[in-house]
Amino acid sequence: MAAAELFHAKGYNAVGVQEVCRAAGANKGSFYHFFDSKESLMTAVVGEGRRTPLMFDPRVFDETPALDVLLLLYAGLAAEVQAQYARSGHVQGCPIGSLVAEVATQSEPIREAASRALTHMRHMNKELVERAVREGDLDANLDAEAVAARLVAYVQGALLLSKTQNEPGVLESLRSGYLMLLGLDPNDPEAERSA
Amino acid sequence: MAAAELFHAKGYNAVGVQEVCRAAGANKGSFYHFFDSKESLMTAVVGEGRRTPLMFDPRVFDETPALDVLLLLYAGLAAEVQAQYARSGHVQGCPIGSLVAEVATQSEPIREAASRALTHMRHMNKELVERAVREGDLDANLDAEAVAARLVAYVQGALLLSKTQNEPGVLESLRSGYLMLLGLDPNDPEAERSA
DNA sequence: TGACGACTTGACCGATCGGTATAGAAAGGT
DNA sequence: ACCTTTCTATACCGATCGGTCAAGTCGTCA
Repeated sequence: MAAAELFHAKGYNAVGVQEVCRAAGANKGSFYHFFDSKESLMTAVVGEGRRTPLMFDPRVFDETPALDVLLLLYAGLAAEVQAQYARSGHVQGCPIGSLVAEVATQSEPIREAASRALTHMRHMNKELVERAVREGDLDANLDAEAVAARLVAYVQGALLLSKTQNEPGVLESLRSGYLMLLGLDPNDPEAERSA
Repeated sequence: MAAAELFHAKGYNAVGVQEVCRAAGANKGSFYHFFDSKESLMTAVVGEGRRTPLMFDPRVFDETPALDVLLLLYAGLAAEVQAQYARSGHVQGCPIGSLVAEVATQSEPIREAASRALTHMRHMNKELVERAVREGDLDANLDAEAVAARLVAYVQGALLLSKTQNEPGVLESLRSGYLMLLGLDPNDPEAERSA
């Protein structure tokens, strides 16, 4: 949906229903035939987004060592930020993070949808951490649930900082913290498998 | 200024100049005598905020071991989130983080003001880390600059997660990650000095 | 006293907001 | 052929948006 990009680029309140319709080549009347309100569109967009969080072929996802997947996910985000910046001149950050920061206190349905999306991310991270432990790449007495939550927080914060400074390189310079939260030594070659 | 609380509670685009004026007991005409635009008000508010980031008496700030200050800062944020929630039923997150997520791509002046504020936080953290190293409480071969940046990112992320789930307890459950980024073992009694 | 600048007031501007109403165009079933 | 249902098109609603304006109040200094 074209709406997703608009909301991501400009924010929820800064984009009007009219503008969304024009971008989608439709009319306002049609829009309100399919959606109850602007809010329900936004909720749908946030829910839909769960399709594209993994930027990989699911097959390589399963065949690749879990620690590598975790590192690739971070690298993929860093690359995505670079792409945003190259395309628009602005680091736009995480679509979910940015939107929830804006509307969490304003719309419960949207907040809940965003919360579910981030919980989904946490679960995915948790499974990856557990698998990485099983594969012997991470310390065995890590609390996978806690690590996963820390990673999500850290990544969201890194994206927000990058957006704040409008400098796409921030994620690279914060990568070492991501490794620390995984219980790895940032100066250790073990972490260099996909730098 | 009353405007700060309104913007923090509802966001930039969701609050009109009218509403700000009414809350401040003024008229719109008067407002535009003091500010060029809504944007310049917001920029001023963000700049002003630098006065209240340290929630302590500056004297105890200097007399307390730096590591304790770092831990107290985190605890203070956690308490602030609890207070927000108790007051309004919503976790509102960081005023700067929330606003910059909303308007970074929409207003350069506001984005720059927010960026300066977060840079200020980073500098403060850096000095605290350096002092804590000097006081022997942190590992001596930490890169203070890098640690400071990681802490800011992590804290912003933790605040955003708490806001997303609208659960004030999230900061407490993420405290261990803050310790890890300081190079401490979360299960070590050393960290319990101000738990 | 009179004049001047600082500040307040409330009406007003065009534009846009989210949302609705209504009439008509396709599309499909029978 | 006919009717119903789905979808489109556009004009329109009251409200509010950010911002302006002319008129007026007020304290200050000469």
